[in-house]
Amino acid sequence: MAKNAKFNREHVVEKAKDLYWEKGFHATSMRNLQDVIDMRPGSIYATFGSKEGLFKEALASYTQAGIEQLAQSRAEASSPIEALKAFMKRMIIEQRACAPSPLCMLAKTIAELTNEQQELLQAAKDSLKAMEHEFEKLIIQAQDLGDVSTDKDAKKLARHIQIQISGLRTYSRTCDGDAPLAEMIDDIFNHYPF
Amino acid sequence: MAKNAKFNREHVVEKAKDLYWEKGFHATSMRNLQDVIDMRPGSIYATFGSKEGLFKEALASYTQAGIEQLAQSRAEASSPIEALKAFMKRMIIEQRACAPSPLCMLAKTIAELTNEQQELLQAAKDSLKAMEHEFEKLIIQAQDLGDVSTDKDAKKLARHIQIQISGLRTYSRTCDGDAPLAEMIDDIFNHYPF
DNA sequence: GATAAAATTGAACAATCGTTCAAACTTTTT
DNA sequence: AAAAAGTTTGAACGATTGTTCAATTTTATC
Repeated sequence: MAKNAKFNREHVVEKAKDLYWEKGFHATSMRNLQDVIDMRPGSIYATFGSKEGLFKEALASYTQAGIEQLAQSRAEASSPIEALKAFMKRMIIEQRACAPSPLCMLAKTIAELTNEQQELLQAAKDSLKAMEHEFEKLIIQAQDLGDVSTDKDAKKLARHIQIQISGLRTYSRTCDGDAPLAEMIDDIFNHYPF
Repeated sequence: MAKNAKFNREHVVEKAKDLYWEKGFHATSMRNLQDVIDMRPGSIYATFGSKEGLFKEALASYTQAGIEQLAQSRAEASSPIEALKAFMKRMIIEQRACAPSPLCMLAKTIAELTNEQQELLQAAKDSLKAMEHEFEKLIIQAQDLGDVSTDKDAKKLARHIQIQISGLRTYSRTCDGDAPLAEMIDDIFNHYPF
C-alpha cells in the first residue's frame, strides 16, 4: 500500500557531491542541484531536509570514497609506503585534471565555511581527521614490516602526510603549467621526517 | 567647481578586505559590505565598479600587506632565514586567532573561485607567485651570507616554503586544540630540503 | 479494481541578491 | 549669490535565493 522512491539515493548523492565539490557550498544553488540530480524541490527536501542536509551527505560520500581509494591503493601496491605514494599521486596529479576540483573537497569546505555552518564545518574537520588516521594505520603497517623505523612517531608522520597533501594540492592550482609534482611526492618519503 | 570624495579609499578597501577574507567572495553580500565600509550602493559602484572590482582591490591590499609584513620580519630578524621563520609564525600562529580567517586570503580565493571569476582567480594566483618570489629573494640573500648552500635551488626552496605555509594553515584549522605549530615551523628549516 | 499510503510535482513564497539612477547635496569657481 | 561640477543618497529594479505545500501521480495491498 505504499510507493517506493524511484531515484537511487547513492547516485543522487554522488552527483550532488560532484557539483558541491566543483563550486563550493555557497556558489551551488538548489536549482543547479535540481538540474544535476534530476529531482524536483519537494522530493529533495523530503529526502534530505535542506541544502545543508544534502551537503552533509555529499561530504560523507566524498570521505567514504577517499577511504576506499586509499584501500585500493594499498591493495595494488607492494608496500604501505608505496600505497601512500600512489594515493598521493592519484589525489594530487590525476585528480588535478579530471576531478570536479583539483582541491580536496574537505579542505575546500574548511576554507569556505564559517561558524555560520558549524555542523558542516565540524563534519569536514572530522573527515580530515579520519583520513589522517587511515594514513597512520598504513604507517604503523610499514613499521611492522621494517620499512619505517619504530623510533618515529606514526601520528607525526601521518600529520606530515596530511600537511603535504593540502599544501601540494593548493600549490598545484597556482601553476598553470605542471610543477614537478611526482618528483616532489617521491621526495617526501625519501627525506625527513621519514 | 567640484567636490572631493569624503571617504578614505585605503581605509575602505582594508575593511572590505577583512570581510571578504573572513567570509569569502560569494558569502559576502554587497549589503554586508555597505554596512562595514559605511558607504551607499551608488558610491560603491561609482568608485569600484562592481563587487568583483572591490574584491580585486581587496586582494591587492592583502598582497601588499603581506609583502610589507615579510619586509618587516626581515628588518627585525638577525638573518634571512630567521626572517622567514618569523614570518611563517606570524602567518600561521598569530593570525590563527586574530585574523579574519586563519587561512591565507589568496589560498581561500583560489579554493573558492572557478573560471566564472577568471580575472579574480588569476589575480590571486599572481599574488601567490609574487609572495613566492619574495621568499626566493630572501633565500638568495641567505645563500650570499653562507647560511644556505649555494648548491641548493633557491626557487625550489621558495616553492617548498609556499607549500608548507598552505599545508600548515589548512591543518591548523582542523585542530581545535593547538598542534605544535612552532616546532613544525622550526623543523622545516632544520631538515631537507634546507 | 478499489483503497490507502507514500512519493512526486511545480507553482509560488518571502527574502535577498547585485546593481541602477534620478534626485539631493556639497563644494569650488565665477 | 549664482552656476557648475562632482559626490552621495536610498528607493527601486529584475533576477535569483532556499524553501513550502496543496495537488497529483504512482504503487503495494486487499
